[in-house]
Amino acid sequence: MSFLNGLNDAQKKAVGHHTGPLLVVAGAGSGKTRALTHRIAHLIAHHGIDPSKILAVTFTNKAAREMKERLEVLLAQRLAENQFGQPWNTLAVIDQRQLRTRIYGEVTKELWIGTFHALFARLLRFDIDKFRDPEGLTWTRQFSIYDEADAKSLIKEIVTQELQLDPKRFDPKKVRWAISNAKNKGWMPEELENEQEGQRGKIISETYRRYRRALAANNALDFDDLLLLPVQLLQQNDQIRGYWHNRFRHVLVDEYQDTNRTQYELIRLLVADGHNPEKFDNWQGRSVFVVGDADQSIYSFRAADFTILMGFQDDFGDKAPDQKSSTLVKLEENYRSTATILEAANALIAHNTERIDKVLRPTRNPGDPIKLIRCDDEITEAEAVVHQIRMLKASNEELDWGDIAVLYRTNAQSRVIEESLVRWRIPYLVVGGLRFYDRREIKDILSYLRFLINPSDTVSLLRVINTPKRGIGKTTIQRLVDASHQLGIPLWDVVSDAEAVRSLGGRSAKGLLQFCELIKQLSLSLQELPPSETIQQVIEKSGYVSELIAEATDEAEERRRNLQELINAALQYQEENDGGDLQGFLESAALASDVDNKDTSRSRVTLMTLHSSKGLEFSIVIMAGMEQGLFPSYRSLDNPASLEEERRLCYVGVTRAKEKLFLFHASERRLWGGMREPALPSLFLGELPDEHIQGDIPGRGGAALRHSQHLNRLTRVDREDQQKVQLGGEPGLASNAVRKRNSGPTSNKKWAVGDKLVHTSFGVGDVTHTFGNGERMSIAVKFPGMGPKILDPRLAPIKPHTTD
DNA sequence: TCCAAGAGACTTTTT
DNA sequence: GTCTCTTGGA
Repeated sequence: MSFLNGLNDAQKKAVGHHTGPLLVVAGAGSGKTRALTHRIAHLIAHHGIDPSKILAVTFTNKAAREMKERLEVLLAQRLAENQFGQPWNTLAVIDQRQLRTRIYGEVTKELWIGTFHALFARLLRFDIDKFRDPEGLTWTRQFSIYDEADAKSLIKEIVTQELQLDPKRFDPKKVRWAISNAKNKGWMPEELENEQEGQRGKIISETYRRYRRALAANNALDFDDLLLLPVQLLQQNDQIRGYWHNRFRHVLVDEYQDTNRTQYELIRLLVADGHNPEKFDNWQGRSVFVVGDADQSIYSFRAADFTILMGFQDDFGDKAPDQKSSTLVKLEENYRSTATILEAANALIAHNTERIDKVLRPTRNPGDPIKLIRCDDEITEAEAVVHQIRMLKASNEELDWGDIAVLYRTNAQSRVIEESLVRWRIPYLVVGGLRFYDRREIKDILSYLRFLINPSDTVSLLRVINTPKRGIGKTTIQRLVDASHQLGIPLWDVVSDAEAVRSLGGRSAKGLLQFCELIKQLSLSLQELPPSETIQQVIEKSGYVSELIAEATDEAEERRRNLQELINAALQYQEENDGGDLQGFLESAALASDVDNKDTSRSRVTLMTLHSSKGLEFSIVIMAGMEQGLFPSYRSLDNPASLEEERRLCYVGVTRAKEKLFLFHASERRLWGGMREPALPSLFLGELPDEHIQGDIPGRGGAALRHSQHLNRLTRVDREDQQKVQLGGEPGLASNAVRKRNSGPTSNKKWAVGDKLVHTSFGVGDVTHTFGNGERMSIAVKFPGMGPKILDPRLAPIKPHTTD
């Protein structure tokens, strides 16, 4: 059996690739996951590569798990034929299991497959003690991984407590963002200071400096450090770099368009041993294989840079023209979507300027047209979405709830849709939003565990010292913290010193001693027990469950269930990672996304953001909230590059659909709490080809919208002809009619970027962006003190602002 | 030291 | 509408 069977020519070239660099430009639904898995199987089975020499980077942990699973099946099937001389599915179950176990032990267990963060966290567990920090900071292998909330609270403390700054002027969130961005670019505080002019830059870089020290004092790393520290380590230590360079002979990266500079640097260091990739030519027994699609790059907000993908040929490749290049393969045949959906996606993405030359060819029948549905507001939209789902289900018995996905731009949009689904008793699953591991009770218990492993972790210690309540109050804690600062020792050293506690603890001394006793007891059993039992112990001995039981509310009951779920997660982890310890479990918890835990086995409608949907596919896709300012997001409106990213996001959404696609938008939407505001149809709707769209649009806007969108694409001369035909009358009459329609409550002035206007309720504002033209023109206006508003100049109560 | 009530921010997207 | 943080009173 060959892993090249049943593949098209391009896929064969990708899978059969042995040594050297290869860029696989893989459009949506072109079978890239298949190419990746088959290639790994081919490397192992055909080229005899030792699995421990392969490093494969996936975009989510779930993708990593699935890839391992598929690989196991592929290799077990092959083994079945070689060893038993018969196909896999004719083997007895016991023989199947035996083969799977053997493959697991010999292959899957040895492979390094995972996200950048998971893989390099693992590398740091080996080598972090050899890292030499420019400032002399140190970490040990027991380091904690801090999530966004931990990072933010550390930064907040530095800004407000240490530096005594006004959090209004130095919003911890923005400062956090600036620091994260610097780390993603590989900058240290000095470099950030050079980059940012003036006082503000000085303060932010000083916060960065102190934040780094605070992390080191806690023996903790944030997400960005998991990539930045390995880069610095591999740069500074030739020996360690040499080791990993020799170890990973075959490097594969999926979703290469969403790598950032730091991640690219990691790949470069590992593959080219720190040399300039253009000059690197020792490809003997070595390869780098990256897969991506610039049109699906949707993570620039976390510093992803798709020009890295576009630069691969210059970095590693032979720089030959596409057709002649031996280092480039394009997978351009789409096996997923109907021709209609695909042509719509192609037409949409053609509006972007920054692209790699690529087409996506349909292999399937046209299928149904795309349906466009307009609703009055977000509540009717939710009802209409659910109505559509019920109709689909009623007309097709085969259809499973799990075949349907509702996609939206922001997590907040799920709420109304959930309410409608509940009303109609349709089973559903929301992916994203609050992560399981971010729930309060889960974070509490995880903090206990983190602290048990890493006693320097003061952030975790502070979280649990009085959770559940032990009568240790703010004042006491402040006294202990001050003492630890003065003595320059970790907080735990103060807390665990009975003398210190008796003199500082006051009324809380009893609670403190009790807490110390608890921690000492728990750390004793830490070594002997598997993770799941340690968790059980923490939950019980800390008094956490008893407090929940005493509370006796539905909410407390829910929290108890979640804690049980945490134990189950640990059990599952132990099962999947034989020999996995608590440290490993905490790591997987810190790096897990919500998608990773999505249980696909049950039949439920999936609700998630467009971002989360990347890499997935559904028979039926419903996209809700297709409105200016929501999707595309108002933050992208005055920036052409961001707008292109939103368009790519839309492209991702459209290409998730296999059979049917529905697009919903509302005329009014309540964003939060306050008033409903008028909403305009998304710019992207007008960019889809008319012939593939069926507009089932009630009321105003319906036919007129489709018609005017069509008009928008015609030249001026054509437009006049078109009007003649449409209105069937004299040209003069036609333009009269049009003029009449255009004269709304305000003037039909042509607005341009930079114009000033007055709005009856918002006051004076500046036009920052315009969309469309003619009848469908809409404008984005920035009013002082509020976010940009999207207005329809024909309806909004506005007039030009004159300064005299 | 703890709790309830009220204020205020928040909505882009996530490893 | 919902979550988090602050504040004042017991």
